[in-house]
Amino acid sequence: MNKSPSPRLSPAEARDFLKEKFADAGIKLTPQRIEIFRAVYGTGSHPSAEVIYDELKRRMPSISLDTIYRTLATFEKLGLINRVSALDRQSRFDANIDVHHHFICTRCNRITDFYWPSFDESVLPDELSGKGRVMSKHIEVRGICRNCLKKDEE
Amino acid sequence: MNKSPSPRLSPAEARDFLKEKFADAGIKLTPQRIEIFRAVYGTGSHPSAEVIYDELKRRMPSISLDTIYRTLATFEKLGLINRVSALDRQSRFDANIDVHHHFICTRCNRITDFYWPSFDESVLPDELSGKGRVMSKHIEVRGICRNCLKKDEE
DNA sequence: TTCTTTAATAGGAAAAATTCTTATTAGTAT
DNA sequence: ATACTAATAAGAATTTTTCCTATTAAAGAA
Repeated sequence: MNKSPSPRLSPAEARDFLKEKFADAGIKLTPQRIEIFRAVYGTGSHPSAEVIYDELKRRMPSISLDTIYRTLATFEKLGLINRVSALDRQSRFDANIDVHHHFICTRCNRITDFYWPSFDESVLPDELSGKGRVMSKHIEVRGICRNCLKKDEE
Repeated sequence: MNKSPSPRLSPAEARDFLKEKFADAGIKLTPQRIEIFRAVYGTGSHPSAEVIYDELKRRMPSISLDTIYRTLATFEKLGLINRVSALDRQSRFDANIDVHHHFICTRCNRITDFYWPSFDESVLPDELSGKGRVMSKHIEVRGICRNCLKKDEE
């Protein structure tokens, strides 16, 4: 039931993928947008704007942090990525659009995906119908990741 | 299966409740801490530091925002409250220590609790054992709350 | 291809949220 | 009542995100 993370896209692949989405949405296909999309999509990680900025600065030295924030907001509006609730201060972004859930390490804040189809099919308690219109349900498992546990042993 | 929210504590009740906890932890019982605890506990809401600040300023005009932040962090460390992952920029705090889950309105960011004991008993997928040590599992339902839906109708 | 239009960008300033620093205050144990 | 030390208030500093504006460049038209 595990899914392997989608591979990172080449610039050409990313361009092709975004081209029609952007044409439909009536917005421009810029090199910045292509690179930002590549940085989130198919990395298996859930990067913050700053992490993306630091990565892209190497390839596009003049890119600005504001562009990262604006572009991520644009992607979010188009449904290409989701904003992830995190415990640290920075917002994190997720290009995994499949239904999935998160394991969050409370020590290092690393977020990893997991899948649970039988939960996805389950019906929420009645109580919820009184709360409003439900759009999605998502599990957040908190714990200490393997990496951090390993550090304890040393 | 619904639980009614615990009632707001009187200052005396809050003092009694905290007295031994603090003595055990070796920290001081101050009026600020009592009031901050009262502001989170038994409100059914999930207030941010600033909301608490605005409420308490009326009763304790000299209280500082920094004290709110420090105290909430102290409470968190003692396990009296939890920090809640939210979508807006501010951290939110939750004094409901019972196992429960959240409905989050993506429009107004209001968070309400719900309960789902049969989920609480379920066993997480095997996949998770490889990720590290699991401490808790929590469901986040996103949607539009009744209040915001009502506004649409007008 | 070149030109035109207008959205998108870079860069710096501003705002918002949180944490830090330090002098003063006040719980707690004696 | 006193002494010790942790906790507080106030403001400065940091961190994260958004805003403002002049410039650039993508996309469609000619």
